[in-house]
Amino acid sequence: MPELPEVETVRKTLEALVLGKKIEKVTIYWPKMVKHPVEVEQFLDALIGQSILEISRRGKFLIFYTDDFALISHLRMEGKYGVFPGDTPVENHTHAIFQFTDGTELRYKDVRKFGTYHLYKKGSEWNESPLIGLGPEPFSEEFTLEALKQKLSKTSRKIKPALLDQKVLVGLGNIYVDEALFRAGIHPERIASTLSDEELKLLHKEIIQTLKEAVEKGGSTIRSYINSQGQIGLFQLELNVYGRNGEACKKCGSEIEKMVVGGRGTHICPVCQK
DNA sequence: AGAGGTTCTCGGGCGC
DNA sequence: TGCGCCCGAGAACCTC
Repeated sequence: MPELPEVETVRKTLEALVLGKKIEKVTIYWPKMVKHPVEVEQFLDALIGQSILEISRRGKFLIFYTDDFALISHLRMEGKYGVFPGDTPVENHTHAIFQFTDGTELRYKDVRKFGTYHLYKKGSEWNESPLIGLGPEPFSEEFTLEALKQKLSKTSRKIKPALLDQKVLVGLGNIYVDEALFRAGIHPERIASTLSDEELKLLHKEIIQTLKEAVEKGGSTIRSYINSQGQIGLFQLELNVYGRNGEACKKCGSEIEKMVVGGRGTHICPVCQK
């Protein structure tokens, strides 16, 4: 489900529900999702007695800060969080439960089991996988036109897979990369290093603008995304190309086409994007 | 039946 | 030749 706007919405809605709560017990039903520490037992034990002090975000990663630890959570394709009274029946595909001392539980549900957890001592998380080496946040001062230009100028990749690389910048996924490229009028198969200064400038602007608008709308609900308070997003109503194959381009009326680029379903207006 | 919002790993190809 | 980098393909999993 999650690209930057969805993860940011989850962060906000979740923080409102669990901030200050103290963990009494943790249960993991799918041990493979815990990538660090290697021993799941250590993961479970470390979190007992810890209170949730802050929920932060880096790219598509959620970071739960407790008294002593940083718990890094990635939702991958379909991960979802919910907070429930402890006596509520556990839904299918629930892979992690964090029981709080107030009797409520934070539950992680993920049909495809792709989501991951990494737990580190607070402060060391930035020097370790998966946070180490990530590119700039799109809303930060580090994400300058120059920074983007520098990353794209020396690669032979197509622009779409390059923008999906979280080392170039964080937060773009399949929906918003298609949308940003449409808004910038750039074909996803263009070789990244061949973009003109003018195209780069527009692309840089549209990446930020598209993500910003999507955050304001609470993300996009395509099929399964809901935030941690059970609400859907609204940005799907604003999409220009993603999921609109066969429909008319909102700008020129041509038929939106679907193709495969870098192994990902890709939506373009063949007239507006060159 | 195959695609799906993600990202990691692996191996081939290329250049030094 | 060997090494390192870059890139693309495939895999992880389940549902409709």
